[in-house]
Amino acid sequence: MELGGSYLTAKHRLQTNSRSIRRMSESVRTRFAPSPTGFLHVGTARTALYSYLFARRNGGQFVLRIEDTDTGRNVADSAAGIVDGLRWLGLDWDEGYLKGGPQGPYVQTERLDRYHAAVNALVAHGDAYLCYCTNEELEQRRQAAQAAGRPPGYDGHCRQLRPAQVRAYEAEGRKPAVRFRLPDKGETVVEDLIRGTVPFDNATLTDFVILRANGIPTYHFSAVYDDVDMGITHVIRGEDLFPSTPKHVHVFRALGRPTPPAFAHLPLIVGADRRKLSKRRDKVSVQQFRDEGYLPEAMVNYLALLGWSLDDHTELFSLADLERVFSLERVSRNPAAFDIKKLDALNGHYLRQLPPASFAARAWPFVEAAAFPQADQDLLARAAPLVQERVNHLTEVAGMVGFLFTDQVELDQAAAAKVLTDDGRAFLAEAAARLDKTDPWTAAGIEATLRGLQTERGLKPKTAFQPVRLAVTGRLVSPPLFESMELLGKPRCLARLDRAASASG
RNA sequence: GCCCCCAUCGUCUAGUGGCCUAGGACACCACCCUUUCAAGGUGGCGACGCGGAUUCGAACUCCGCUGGGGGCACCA
Repeated sequence: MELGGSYLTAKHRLQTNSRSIRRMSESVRTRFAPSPTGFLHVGTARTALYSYLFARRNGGQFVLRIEDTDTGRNVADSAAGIVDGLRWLGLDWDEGYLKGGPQGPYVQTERLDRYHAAVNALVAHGDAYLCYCTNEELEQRRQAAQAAGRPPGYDGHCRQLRPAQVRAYEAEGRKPAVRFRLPDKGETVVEDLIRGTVPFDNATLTDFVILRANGIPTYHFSAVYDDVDMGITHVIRGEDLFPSTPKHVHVFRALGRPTPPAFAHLPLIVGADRRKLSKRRDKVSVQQFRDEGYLPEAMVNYLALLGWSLDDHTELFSLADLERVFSLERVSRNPAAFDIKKLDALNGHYLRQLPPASFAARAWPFVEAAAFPQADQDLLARAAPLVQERVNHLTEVAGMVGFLFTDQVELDQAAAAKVLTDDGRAFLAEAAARLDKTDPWTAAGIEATLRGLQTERGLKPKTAFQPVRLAVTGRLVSPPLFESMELLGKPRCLARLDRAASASG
């Protein structure tokens, strides 16, 4: 069978252009198809978010499929990390892994029979052929081609093997892989919702393996097969897959789907160095952000803005907001640098916006982890309004409220040297005496007492209050002083004032 | 080496021929508020990579250059 020539004539292109219009009436189905790496990568998470949002926005379904065909790299139960991250972000899927559905199973290594049947059919039709080349031979020829200035792709060595050669290879004990046959001439047009129409010269495309010698398909086959089988209408994925798309277009056609799904290739997320996010250089795990005190609300909002915008001024979006306004048309085409400062600002915003009780509940695990002797959830709840607007991460809370949960407060030495002068200690002693008579023990009462003393002594507020702050909290930077003292309680405050007042300078 | 994508403040972006002396956000700086630190408020710094072409008029269209990124596996 002759496969040369252009697959897409002008007439075909017209048809594909009208495709997007027809699709509007079909039910949208998107999928998120990660390989199980043990954790959810932020770039992958954004892809999941956009796929989820597009499905929701269009009243469609969102499918979760696990692509574990790289068996050497799979770690036991590593899909759990992906699921964990998705759930934390609030991205629920309609069918797929762990949920089942009509097109299951949704784990690729559990679908091997289907792939084998499909590959056999492709071979029978001449769309694919057995390849007996070994890795060594392939590598050798690749290098030779490179050296000679030719493209490094497959050279078509096994395209037309004679029966005698096949028998000889089999006699050697070689196990064949299966390669997909690509046309040598013409062009393949990729229609992309974000990048537009991009023609690829078929001469630059080379036959690729779809079924390994070990019987497991490669990504380029299983992903396409499953997208057909699962009725995926929109393939939303990272731009790194864009160069593979013309190959996929041919597989779609060979599998009986002449018009492939709509493609949307998202710009890559890069690090501060402008390069693809790297596990080594960058913080890339969504779970790591969670563990470092980021809110899923902030993460979702930030990821949504990394490569997409609604207009020239709206920046704050809840997941529910996004489900109503997201569109692929407004996705940017240039790579976006991950800016932790902006994430921090967003996180601070969402932290401040939380009802105090909810803030306390979310902060509690972090405070608990700090293992204070007198950690107290109720006290944390009362302190919440004081610390809420002062932190950008939940991890900062413990350091800020620690003085409430232990009586072993250590005074910052440098600060003590600066502030606990003779005058400072004298002020503390007198403050303790007057505070002893302050009743009721409220922030207002405490403030009245201390301001009275400060005015009497003719001191500047800062000069008077910083020693008190240090005595009570151990630091020069703390939540508001009077409110903190109210929360701490009179006996503990007085003990701390006395101790600092009598501390040897 | 070959193929593809991209190009507005440091960063994320708005902008689809005149509404642009280019808007917003983060960051940064200053001031205000203030018991510290924050938060908040006000103001400031700060960009259309370069060269051609089209046009009465280009950030916006076309070409070239430069720069950046991605891909070329029996990885995904």
